[in-house]
Amino acid sequence: MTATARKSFHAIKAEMARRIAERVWAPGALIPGEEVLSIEFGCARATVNRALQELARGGVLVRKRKAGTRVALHPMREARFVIPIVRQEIETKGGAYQFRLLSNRVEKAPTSVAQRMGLSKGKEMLHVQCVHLSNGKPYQYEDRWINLDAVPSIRNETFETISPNEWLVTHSPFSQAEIVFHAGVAGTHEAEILGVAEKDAVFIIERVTFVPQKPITFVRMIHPSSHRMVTQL
Amino acid sequence: MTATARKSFHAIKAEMARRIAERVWAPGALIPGEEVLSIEFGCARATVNRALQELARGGVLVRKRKAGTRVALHPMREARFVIPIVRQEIETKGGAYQFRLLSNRVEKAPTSVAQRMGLSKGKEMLHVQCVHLSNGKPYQYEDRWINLDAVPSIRNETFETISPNEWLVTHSPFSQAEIVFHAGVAGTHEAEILGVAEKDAVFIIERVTFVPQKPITFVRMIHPSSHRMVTQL
DNA sequence: TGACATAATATGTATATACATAATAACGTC
DNA sequence: GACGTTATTATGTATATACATATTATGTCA
Repeated sequence: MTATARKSFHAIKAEMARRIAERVWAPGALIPGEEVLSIEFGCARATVNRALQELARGGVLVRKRKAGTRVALHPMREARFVIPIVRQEIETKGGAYQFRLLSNRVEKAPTSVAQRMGLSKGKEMLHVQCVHLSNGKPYQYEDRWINLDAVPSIRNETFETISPNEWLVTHSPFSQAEIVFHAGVAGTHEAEILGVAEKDAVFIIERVTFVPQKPITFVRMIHPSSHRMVTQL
Repeated sequence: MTATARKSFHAIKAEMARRIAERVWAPGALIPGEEVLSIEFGCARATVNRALQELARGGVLVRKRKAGTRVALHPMREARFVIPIVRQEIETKGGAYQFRLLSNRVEKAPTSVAQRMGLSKGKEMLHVQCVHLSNGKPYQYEDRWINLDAVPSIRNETFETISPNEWLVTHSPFSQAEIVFHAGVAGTHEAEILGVAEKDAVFIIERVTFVPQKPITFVRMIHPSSHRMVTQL
């Protein structure tokens, strides 16, 4: 068919994706230029361009000026996942959200934390710990260090009605982040807070957020081993 | 300034991103229409449209016809990570790559696997197990089930020179995937293969890949707890 | 008042055209 | 033949225009 009643860039994109998937256009192969494709599909070059650009963004095509467009050699695909707000994450899953503040005070940052944030070792930072609950059961233990130079106004926040997570999301935007996922074992402290056995496996997410040149916060989020992080492509 | 020597959609996008970040346009607020913005920025509506669409794709704006464009209420940001080929992942980190095939035979799929792939319970599938090594040390234990209906030609592959991971990447494209990350504890079998203590924490990635309506493969990739998955935003 | 048709409107997309830019290919010089 | 300059070319972007589509707002009639 391709008897395009309406030739949209969506249809064109889909058709090209099909050709790539079915190896009509083999990995590494140079595909026809925009001009040629626009004639083939009976549409404007701009339309083909949009379809090609979107496919390139998705990583299945590699485009270079003058050199042309080719099918990505290593279809190393990209997946996306959202950086959620814990409360939303819990509520989306149908749980009733609560959080409990465990501690909130200014302390000298330990080396490991200061280093991760690119700050000097003994720096005074706000150290906040809390646990997020879903239906009364511990869901995530949040251990957070906040750079007071970046968000001085947080000093007066008691976190009685709002969690540090949400406070920062609504008061302090960030433009860069580094996120690390890994597995670990629960220490005595974490086990107690999360209500799991000591030495149980835990799922750990660590995140440092920045605005250019200025670290805002480092957070370590620890989930019981039952936690699943799911994403679709 | 905004004394746009050249008013590109990049510049406009950046300026709008700034306004959102600095709360000039507050979360949830309705921002001016494309027409108005195009006048303000002194460019065509199409240019504004492109900038707005990209921001909307990134999740910081929410657009609805007739209703207009508003700043996302919950700036739930998206991060991306690549779905790597193990060999590349290891080599990028500077390790010498090897893999060892542990088993390769047709078996009846257990319920848990069949279910995940949306196939009937006792189905015959190719079950391949192997371990990927970095500098001789176990890096990932790969336990994979392959739907022979989707890739019949894999039946004759011995996997002596190429790992199932790479074979599939180069021979069988997929268009959809579901990926799950979680932490677990090493059973006797896994502990032995990965060279870690039994009950140690492990980082597990499970992935099911599809082409529309047809599952291709289900793979469970198990890493020692020293593994870190890193991504930047 | 409520149901339903209709108008108004912001975004979504397609098109032709023009020019910008990056990278290769061709060319000429030494 | 090595090297730098120029021409060529495919993609990248901007623009004006036109029409499509989804959704809200409005108005009409029972």
